[in-house]
Amino acid sequence: MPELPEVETVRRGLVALVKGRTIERVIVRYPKMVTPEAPIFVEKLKNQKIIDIKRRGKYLLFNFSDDLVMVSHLRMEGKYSVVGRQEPYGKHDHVIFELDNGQDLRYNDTRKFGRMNLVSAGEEMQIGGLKTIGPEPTPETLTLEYLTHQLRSRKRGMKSFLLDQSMIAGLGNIYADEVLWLSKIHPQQVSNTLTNEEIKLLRESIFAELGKAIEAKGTTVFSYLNADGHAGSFQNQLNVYHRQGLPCHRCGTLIERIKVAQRGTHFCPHCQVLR
DNA sequence: AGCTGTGTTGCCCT
DNA sequence: CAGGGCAACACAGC
Repeated sequence: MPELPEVETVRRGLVALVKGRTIERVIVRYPKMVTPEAPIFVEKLKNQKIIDIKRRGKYLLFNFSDDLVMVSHLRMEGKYSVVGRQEPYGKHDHVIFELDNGQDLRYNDTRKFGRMNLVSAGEEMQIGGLKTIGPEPTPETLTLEYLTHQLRSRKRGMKSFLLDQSMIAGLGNIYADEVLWLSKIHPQQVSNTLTNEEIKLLRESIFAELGKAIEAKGTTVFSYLNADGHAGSFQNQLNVYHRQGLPCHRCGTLIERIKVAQRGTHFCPHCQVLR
């Protein structure tokens, strides 16, 4: 379940491993995964050099020579890896980029939910969720004024608010729960009832949490692995996610798990009281 | 065999 | 229009 820290970790791995390489050939084994349709996707990428790899929210943006951009979203279980060309394909290797150094960049996705969209440079922000994506969660882009306005001008459960990529880019189920615990806000607290102090703390918690998670190279739960096949370590610093029944790190009360916005939601019933 | 989980879109309902 | 509920996508693991 790659969220911003995991996608950023993947991006950094890809920059180190494939930036500057040229794609000799692309093989699409699951055509539904790519846009435009596979034969065109394959033809356009032939002989393209990978100039840079950027990120916006949970989206990866591959910049190619010839003014092409590939927008890649890993959804739940998408993974990139770089391996020797002789390595047999895995069952869930769906797109293979053969590079000019004898290696393959392979996209593996058990659930086949990930998508790659190849467009002309300048058109990438028109794709799917990028059209409506909210600010990156950095102090410069996620201002206190913006956050206060968005929270106050609607009545939404806080978990649902934090998961909404058009409000803030990059948070997913794990970090939404963690950020709410750090801020001592109940997941179902309604957005327009937060105090100024709570909003400030929430904003600082978002920066602190994502910063620490990126530093730890992301969280490894279930199936997530980095681009180089190594696991992140932030799961060791989680305070609530997947800790139902275990004592709260602040007060010792047992962490509870409920369903909010159709998602498993973890919180401390003592620290995060619904008002 | 049926349920769950995970991100996102899109549709339905209030 | 706003916001929540839920199905769909696809699969492994229980």
